[in-house]
Amino acid sequence: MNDEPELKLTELKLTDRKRASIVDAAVEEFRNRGFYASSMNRIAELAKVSKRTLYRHFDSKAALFDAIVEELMLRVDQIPYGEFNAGEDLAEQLAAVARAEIEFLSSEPVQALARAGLSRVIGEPEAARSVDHDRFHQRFILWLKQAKSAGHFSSMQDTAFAARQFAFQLQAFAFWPPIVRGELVLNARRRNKIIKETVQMFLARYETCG
Amino acid sequence: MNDEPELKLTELKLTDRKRASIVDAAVEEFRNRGFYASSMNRIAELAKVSKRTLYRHFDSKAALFDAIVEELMLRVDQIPYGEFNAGEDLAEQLAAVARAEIEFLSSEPVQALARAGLSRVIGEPEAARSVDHDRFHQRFILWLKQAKSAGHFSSMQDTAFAARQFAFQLQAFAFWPPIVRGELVLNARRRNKIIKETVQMFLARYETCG
DNA sequence: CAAAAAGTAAACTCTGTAGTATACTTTAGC
DNA sequence: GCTAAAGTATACTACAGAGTTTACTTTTTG
Repeated sequence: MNDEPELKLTELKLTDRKRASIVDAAVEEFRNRGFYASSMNRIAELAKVSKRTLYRHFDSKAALFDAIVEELMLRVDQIPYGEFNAGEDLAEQLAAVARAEIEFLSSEPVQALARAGLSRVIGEPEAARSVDHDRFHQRFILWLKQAKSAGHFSSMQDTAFAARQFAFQLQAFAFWPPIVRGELVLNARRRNKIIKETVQMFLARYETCG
Repeated sequence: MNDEPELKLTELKLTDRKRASIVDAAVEEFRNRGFYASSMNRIAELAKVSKRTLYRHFDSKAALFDAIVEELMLRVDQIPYGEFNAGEDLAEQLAAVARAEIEFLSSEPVQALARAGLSRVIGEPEAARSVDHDRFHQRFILWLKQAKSAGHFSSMQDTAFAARQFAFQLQAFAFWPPIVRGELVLNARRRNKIIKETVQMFLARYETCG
């Protein structure tokens, strides 16, 4: 047994609460203004934390940014992703994959990250290297290969290319528009249409027709 | 007859040459650093122009930016685009449309505009209103409607959606990668593959299969 | 409970940048 | 050729933002 408080699971130490508060504020600020136009003063204020504390937790604006990128990446890795299942309907499974990807792409953390990251990458192309933006993609390639082993997609030559076609299609509909335009949320109806159409087109190309 | 020099067509007045020089330098700077990280000092230096002159031509950084957006828009409008032709092979025509779109998306002015514009839009969402980013798209919807009238794409219900599927696919391959990552130029080989595959997928969905 | 670690507010340094002012030279056009 | 417009260099103002420092308080921990 330990002596930690039992009821309040969120009873963290002051320093941890402060850190979390800073991260929240920074995500907000970076998301709204991008990297360059964001201000450490404003982040401290927003986080209700003194500047000294802010700098005790994070050495610099860039370090804060990188820490947040890392943090959000961890969340990304926790998104579940099904294995290929030979018994289940192919279209059904593809739709599930598409749903997971859309969920991911339009989630708050990914959108925030993308806005902030984009603004930085434009000014510092070398900062793009730290971003591994197809961890998700890799899993889909694997999925496709499993499906191929099970006898599907016989006309598919270049699996990596096909994976990109599928993922890019979803990105184009669910990811970029909210970033470029303001804040149109993707309602369920529209989301379902995108999933259905993307799956249908993919199957038409690689399964239905030769 | 006029008395203008005959050989040097570029024999403009000093002030015009200076203005052009400023615009060139600013396009370069905005393209490389985005709006916020760009500096008027650096632009003046790059243009080999004194700061005083820079400010005589453009009242402010924002004004300079807007003038350049306008300038690049003009160049964008000059990019040609074919009509639908019932006599010609459909796949051939679609490929031509795709080629034109890719040419467009990866052209210098569009890329420069996109990088600069994006960086500003992220910090000031209200600035997005000035950007009309589917002038090209509209022309493709028209093209598709003409093709439908000629008996093609009978299974196509939502023309605007289909147009987006096609255009987005090309954007995903030819437009976003150079912006997000550094400067991978699209070689002819790869470009042709993208065109071929995009057309093939589109036809599989809307023409070949029901 | 005492020491160490982490918190606070507020003032400060330093740097970079938008934009202006000064004093002078060059170019264009009547 | 002379005037007005536009060019130049350089130095300036004003301000904002990244970090730092000071002097002090609160929280954590052995």
